[in-house]
Amino acid sequence: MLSIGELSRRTGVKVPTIRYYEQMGLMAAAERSGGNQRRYGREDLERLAFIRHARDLGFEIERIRELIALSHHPKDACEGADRIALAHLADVREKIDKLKKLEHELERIVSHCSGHTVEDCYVIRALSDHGLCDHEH
Amino acid sequence: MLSIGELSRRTGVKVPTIRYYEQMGLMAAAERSGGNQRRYGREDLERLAFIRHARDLGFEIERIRELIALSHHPKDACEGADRIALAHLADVREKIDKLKKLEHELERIVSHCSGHTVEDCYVIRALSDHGLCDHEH
DNA sequence: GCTTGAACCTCTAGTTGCTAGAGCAATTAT
DNA sequence: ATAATTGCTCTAGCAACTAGAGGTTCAAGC
Repeated sequence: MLSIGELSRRTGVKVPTIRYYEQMGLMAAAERSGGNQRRYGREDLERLAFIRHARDLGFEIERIRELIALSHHPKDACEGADRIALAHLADVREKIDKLKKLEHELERIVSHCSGHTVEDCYVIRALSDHGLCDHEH
Repeated sequence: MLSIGELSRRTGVKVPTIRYYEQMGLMAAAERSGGNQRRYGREDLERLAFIRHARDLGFEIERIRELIALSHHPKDACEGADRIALAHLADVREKIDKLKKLEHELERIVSHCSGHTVEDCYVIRALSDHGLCDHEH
């Protein structure tokens, strides 16, 4: 059995975060030692690795909860998991698009800044005057 | 003088958000009517538009506070504003890079999912087994 | 067996940028 | 004059943690 610190070291998930996941119901309530400390087995390790991996990929906790539920029904169709992953992918793409627009707008603003005082600083002026923008945002 | 609702309509910033900006010190504490309601002038309108614009571009409130402070010293060099904008641009680019890596990983996972049950669902398996990943994330 | 220090426990509050709601006062329109 | 709308303050909630206080347990060395 692993202590919470050991589990943390092996998964790269911080100790308070593990406790947080337990509180959120992502991790099952851990077994306890005589002195009320958490003890983890191999299954816990695997589940935490799963959670960590999914978080790294940007899945929300609620989605991870759903994915865990699905993984407990191996006979069910994997449509659910697929749908969750595709929705997330769409989400990621949307964020990329928005950030790229921001990137271009910022590039434009910064590259125009040739002044040496705030009076003719394009950064400040562009922010003050929406009319200097290319498009809505 | 404008009421907070009028100001909201003209800038597209919601009423509670305007009050929030005042609380955060981004907006100066507004003048009040006899009945203690906020009243705004042209300067307030301009400042709120500036804030809105900067938020739309993704600047943090703390950065906006700095930009406002800079804009009040028109004789100072605009280096500061430039630095803030460039740092933000770098930030945005970093986020884009990270999201693109996520995008590719998710695409790979989703496209491999040919199974019909969770047992051979690549989405679930990829999340369980880090070894199925291309690279760290 | 005792002591020390690290790791553990629970609980509360803070982070960011708002948003929602309760309960009441002021303003505006009819 | 009255009703509808808008305004006020204050508190709490969101997501996903992180930090700290104040106290307990564990493992190792002497």
